[in-house]
Amino acid sequence: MSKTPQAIRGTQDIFGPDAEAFAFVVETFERVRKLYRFRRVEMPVFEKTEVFSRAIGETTDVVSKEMYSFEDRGGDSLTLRPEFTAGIARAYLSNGWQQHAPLKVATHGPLFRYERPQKGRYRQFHQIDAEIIGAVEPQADVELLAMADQLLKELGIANERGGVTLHLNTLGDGDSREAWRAALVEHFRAVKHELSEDSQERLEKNPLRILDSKDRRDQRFVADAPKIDQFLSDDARAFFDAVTSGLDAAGVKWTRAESLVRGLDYYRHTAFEFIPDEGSEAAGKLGSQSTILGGGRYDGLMESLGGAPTPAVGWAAGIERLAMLVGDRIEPNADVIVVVENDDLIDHAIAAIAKIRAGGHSAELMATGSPRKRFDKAVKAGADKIVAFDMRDGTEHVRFKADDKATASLEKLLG
RNA sequence: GCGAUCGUAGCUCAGUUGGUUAGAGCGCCGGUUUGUGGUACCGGAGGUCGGGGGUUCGAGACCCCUCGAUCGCCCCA
Repeated sequence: MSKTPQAIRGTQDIFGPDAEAFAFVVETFERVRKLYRFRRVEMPVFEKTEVFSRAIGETTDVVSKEMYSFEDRGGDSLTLRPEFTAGIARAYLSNGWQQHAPLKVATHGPLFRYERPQKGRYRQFHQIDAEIIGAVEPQADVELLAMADQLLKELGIANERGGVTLHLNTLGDGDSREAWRAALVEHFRAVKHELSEDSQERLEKNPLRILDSKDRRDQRFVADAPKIDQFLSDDARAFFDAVTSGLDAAGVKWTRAESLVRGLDYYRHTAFEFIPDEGSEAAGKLGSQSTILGGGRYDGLMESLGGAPTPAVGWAAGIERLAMLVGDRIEPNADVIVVVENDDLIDHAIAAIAKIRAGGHSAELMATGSPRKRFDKAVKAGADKIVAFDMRDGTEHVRFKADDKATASLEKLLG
C-alpha cells in the first residue's frame, strides 16, 4: 500500500455506472444547448491569477483561500480555474468577441477549488456552463433559465410536479445593491454581539451572506432585515418584473427567494439557484450540497477586467451532483459477442468480429479462460446475439444464439 | 480551516472482554458435471488487517501521529 501512489485528495476516478451517468449529463447538456443555439467554446484550464482575483473579488472565499495558484517557470502567478465565467469574460475581451454580441456560449470541463472534500464536493470537479454576453435585455435571463429548466427535465431530475425548484431573486443594479448592503450592515451591526461568530465576521466582509446563514442565532434577525425590494430603482424593478413574466410565459416555475444571494462579487440583478424540494429524493441524495445549478447576471464583471461595460448573464451546474441525481446508468450490452470455443479457430473469430464491427455493431470477443466456460460467460454478459466458433466431428461449426431474423442478418454479414 | 464517524482479500462484510497458521459470500482462475446453454460440485490464487510509532509476554482489536473516505459547519456547483 505504501508503495503505490494514491489519488490526490478530493479527486476521483470515475468508472462504470458512475461514468455512464456523468456522460449522460454531458450528452444531454450538449443536446439541449444546441436546441437553444448556444455555441460551443473551450477555455484554458489555467489563467493568470489576476483574471480570477479581479473578476471574482479578492475578499471572496474562492479567491482568498480556495485557489490552486502557483508560479510558473517564467515567474508569472497562474491559477487553475475555480470557475468558468472569469475565463470566458477574459476570452471575450482578448479575442474581440464583441463583434458576435449578443453571444451565447456553452462549455464544460474540470474546475479546481481547494476545499474540504465532502459528498458532492471535490477539489477537482466538473461543471456544465452557459453564458449570454452582451445582452442587456431581460429576455436573455429568461432564455438562459428556460434552457436550465429544460435540461433538468430532460435529465429526469425535475418534472411537471416539481422535484427541483428555481429560487429566484434580484440584487438590483449596482446602486441598489450598495444601498441595500449599507442598510444590512447597519441593521446587523446593532445586534452584532448576538450573531453567530461566522456572521460577525461576515458583517465586515460579506454582509449579504448573513441572510442565508443556517445558524438560529442569525435567523432571528434575518426575518426583519431590510429587503432588497425597498432599495430597488424603478429600472431594476422593471427588469425583474420582465424576467418573472417571461419565465411565466415560458412555463418555467419559480419561487421568489428574498434572501438568496450569491457568493461572488460580480453579480447584479437576477440571481438564482435550482434547489431540490425539501424532503424530496434528490435532496436526500445531495446531503448539504443542495444547489445543483446556480448563476445570475454579472453586468459589472467586464469592467473589473478592464473592458467596456458589458451586460451578461450565465449559470453553471456541477456535473457530479447532477450525475448523483440521474442515478446509475447501466453500461449498454454488446450487440454481439463472438465466442471462441476452440482455440484453433481464433483467426476465424477475429475475421468475423472485424466484419461485425465494420457493419456497425458493437462486439466483444470472448476467447480467454476455460474454453468450456466461455459460452456461459457470454450468456451472463447479456448480449442479444452470440456467435460461437467450435469444432464438431473434426469440422468447423458456427452456432448462433439469436432470433431467426438476427441470425439471418449475421449470416449475411459474415458471408 | 473546525467538529464527528470510519478504514480487514478485487467487491460487500465477519472477526467475541487483546491470546495459537486472519475468515465468509460474491467475483476471478483451473478441474469435473451439464451440453443450445446464465447448472452443480471440487480446488486455487489473492490480505505485512490504510501507513508509521507506542503500550503489552502477545494487537486487526488499546494509545498517539499521519493519509484517505464519509457526515455536519464553512463555502459553493
